[in-house]
Amino acid sequence: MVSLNDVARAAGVSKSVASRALNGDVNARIREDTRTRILEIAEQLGYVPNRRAIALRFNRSGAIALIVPDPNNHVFAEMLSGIQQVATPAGIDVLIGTVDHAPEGRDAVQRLLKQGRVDGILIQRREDFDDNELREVVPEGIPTVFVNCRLDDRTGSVILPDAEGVRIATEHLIDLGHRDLGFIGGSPTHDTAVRRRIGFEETLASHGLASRPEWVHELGWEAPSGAAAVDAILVRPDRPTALVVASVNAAVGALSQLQRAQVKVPEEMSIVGIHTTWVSETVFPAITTVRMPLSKIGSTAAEMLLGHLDGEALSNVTIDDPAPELLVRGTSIAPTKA
Amino acid sequence: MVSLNDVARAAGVSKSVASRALNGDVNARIREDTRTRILEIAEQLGYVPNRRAIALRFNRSGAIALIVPDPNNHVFAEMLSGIQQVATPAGIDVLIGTVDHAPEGRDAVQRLLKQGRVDGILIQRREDFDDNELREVVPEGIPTVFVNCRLDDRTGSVILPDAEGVRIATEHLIDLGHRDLGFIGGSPTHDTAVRRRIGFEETLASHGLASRPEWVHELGWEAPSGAAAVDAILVRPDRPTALVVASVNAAVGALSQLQRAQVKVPEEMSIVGIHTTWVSETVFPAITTVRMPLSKIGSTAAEMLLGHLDGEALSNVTIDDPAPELLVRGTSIAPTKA
DNA sequence: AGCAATTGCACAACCGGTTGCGCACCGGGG
DNA sequence: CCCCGGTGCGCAACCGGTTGTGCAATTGCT
Repeated sequence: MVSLNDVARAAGVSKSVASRALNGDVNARIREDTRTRILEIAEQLGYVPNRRAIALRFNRSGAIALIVPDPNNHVFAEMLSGIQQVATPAGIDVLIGTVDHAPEGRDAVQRLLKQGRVDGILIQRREDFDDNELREVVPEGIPTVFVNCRLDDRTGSVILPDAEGVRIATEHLIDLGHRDLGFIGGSPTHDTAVRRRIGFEETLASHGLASRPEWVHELGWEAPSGAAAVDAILVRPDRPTALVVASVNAAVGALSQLQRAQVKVPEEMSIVGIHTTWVSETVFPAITTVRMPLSKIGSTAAEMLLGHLDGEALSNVTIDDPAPELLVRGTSIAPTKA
Repeated sequence: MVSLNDVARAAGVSKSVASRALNGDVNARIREDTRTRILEIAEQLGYVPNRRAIALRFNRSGAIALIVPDPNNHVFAEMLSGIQQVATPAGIDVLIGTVDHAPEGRDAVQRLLKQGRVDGILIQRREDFDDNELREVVPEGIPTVFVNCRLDDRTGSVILPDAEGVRIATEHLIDLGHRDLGFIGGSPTHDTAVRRRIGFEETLASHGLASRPEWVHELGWEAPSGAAAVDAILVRPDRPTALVVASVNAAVGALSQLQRAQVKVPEEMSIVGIHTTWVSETVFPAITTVRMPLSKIGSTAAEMLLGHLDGEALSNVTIDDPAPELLVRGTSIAPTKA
C-alpha cells in the first residue's frame, strides 16, 4: 500500500504539505506547482488514504451497523437498499448484524461500538423482543436509530404509516363489499404490530363494523404464523370472507394454507397483505398488498443517524411520502353470495 | 471511551506494562500483584481495546466483506449464517456489499481493500458477470475466495456439488417413471449454471434418455426467469412431464406460472428444484427440492479466507459433506398416463 | 562486601494520517 | 538599511494501541 509518506517523499515535500494539498485545504499556503506536483504523483502512485489511520485520528470508523432480526427477509433487503443509497455516497460502509437475546446480544451490539467498529447503529426490533429487552440491547447514549419500530421513551426512530397502510387494505375489502373481516397480525410485543391491529380495528369501527376477536390472530409475521392463524380461523363454524394480513410473508403462509385446506382464494376468501415482495407477486394468485415506503424508511433512518453523528438531534419520524399504495392483484374480489 | 492510557494511569503503571498485562504476555516480567491490579482496574473501568488502533498497528482491519449479487436472496442468507459461524468466534466482522458492473463495481470492491476497510473478500458471482468481468472486479493479488462459483485459472473457491445435486433431482423424477424431462437453468455465463446443466444432461444420458433442447431453457435463477421458461415450454405442442429447475426461486416462478396456465402440478407436471427455502416449503404444493450444504459453503469459505490471511494457501474445494439431500414434497409424483 | 544476573518497570518508536505552529526567506515601504 | 508582513514549507504532537530496549533496584553468589 502506498502511504502519504510515500507520496510526500516522491514529491520531495513533507507529510503535512502533502496532506494539505490532497485535502484541498484552502487555508494552506502551497505554491501552485507544488500542489499540482503532489496531486499528480499521488494519482500516479495510486494513493488512497488509509481509513484505519483516519478512523484512529478522528475517532470515527466511517461505518454503521444495521441490526436485523433476520437477513433472510425481503423487507430487510429493501430497507437496506435505501440505507446504502444514503451511506455509500457519504463514504459510510454498512455492516449487517443480527442480535441474540440478552445478555449475549447486548454484549455483541455494545462491543461493536466500544471497539470502535461502527459509529452508530440502525436497529430493527426482533418480533420477540419486548420493550425491556430492546432497551437493554441498546442502552441510552449509544447513537441509535430504531427502524420500523419505536421505543416509547426514546428519540431516534423512523416508522411506517402502519395504521394508514392497514386502513387502505381494510377499506379496499370493505369497498369490495366484505363485511366479515379477519385480521392476521404480528406478535403484539412489537409496537408495529400493535399499530397495525389498531388501524384495523379503527377502520372497522369507522365503517360501523365490529371486529370479531375470534377472527383476530396475532401470532407473528412470518409464513408459519400466517398458516397457523388460518388454521385457527378455519376450525370455527363461521368464517370471515376476507383477511387483512399485516405482513407479506404471513400473507404467503395464509394463502398457501387456505389452498391446502381447499379454500378457494379469492372466491371463498380474499386476502390483502402489507408490503410487497417478489414472492407475493409471483405466487398464484399474486397477492393484493399495500406497498409501504420501505426503501424510504431506510434512507431516512440512515440520514438521521449520519446527521446525529454530526451533532444533529434525533427525532421520531413517520414516513408519509411516498404514501402507502394499494396494489390490487389476484387475491381480492367481491364476496360471492353464499 | 476508556483507553489503555486511562487504565495505566489508574493502575499507576506505564502503557507498556498495562498492555503486556492485559495481553497475558508470558515473556513480560511483571510482578504478580501489579498484573492483577491492572486486570482489576481494566475490568472495573470497562476497558475494551480500540479496534481502530489495533487495525492501524497491525495493518489488519479484522473484517471481511461478503459481496453478493442481491441480499434479497435466501441462498445468500443461509451462506451468511455459515460465514458468521466462523467469523464471529474469530472476532472478525462481516460487511455486506453488492457489486455493480465495471468500472464502478471494480472500483468499489478495490476501494474496500485499499482503504483498509476489510482484509479480504468473499464474492459470489453475479449471474450476469462473465469470466472477464469477474476477473476485472477482483484482480489477482487481493485476498479472495469465490463462493459458489469458480474462475478457472484462479485458486480460492468453494463450490457445491452441483452436478450431483442435479443428478439426485433428475434421478428422483426418472425413478418415478418420468421419461420426458425439461430443464430450467441459470444463465450459462455462470459456471454453476453450466455444472448443473451438464449434471442434467449426463444423468439423462446415463439412463439412456435424450435431452430435448427445446425443453432446456437457461434464462436465469430468479422467479421471472422460471416463469418465462415455463411459457417457452408451454407454447410447444409436446410437453415434458416433469421439470428439473436448477434453482429454488426459479422453481417458485415455474410452479406459479404453471398454475396460472392451468397446468396441474404435480398431476400434469412434476417439478424438482435445487435448494430449499421457506418459500419453497410454504407454497402450495410445497416444492420437492434437493437441499445443498449452503451453510457449510459459507463456513468453509470463511475458514479458507481467514486461513489465507494468516498465510495459508488457497485451494479449490467442493463441499461434499453434508451430501445433497432430496426433500420430497408435493410437486413430484409419477407421471399420469395420458 | 563486591559484582553479576535477574527482576520490574518506563521510555520511545511506530502504524498513517491531520493540524497547530514556527521558521526561513522574500519583497516592499519608510 | 531595517523592519514588517506574507509566503511556502517542515516539525512535531496526537489518535490508541504494541513492542524492542534501557535502566534502576533487587537478588544471588562467592
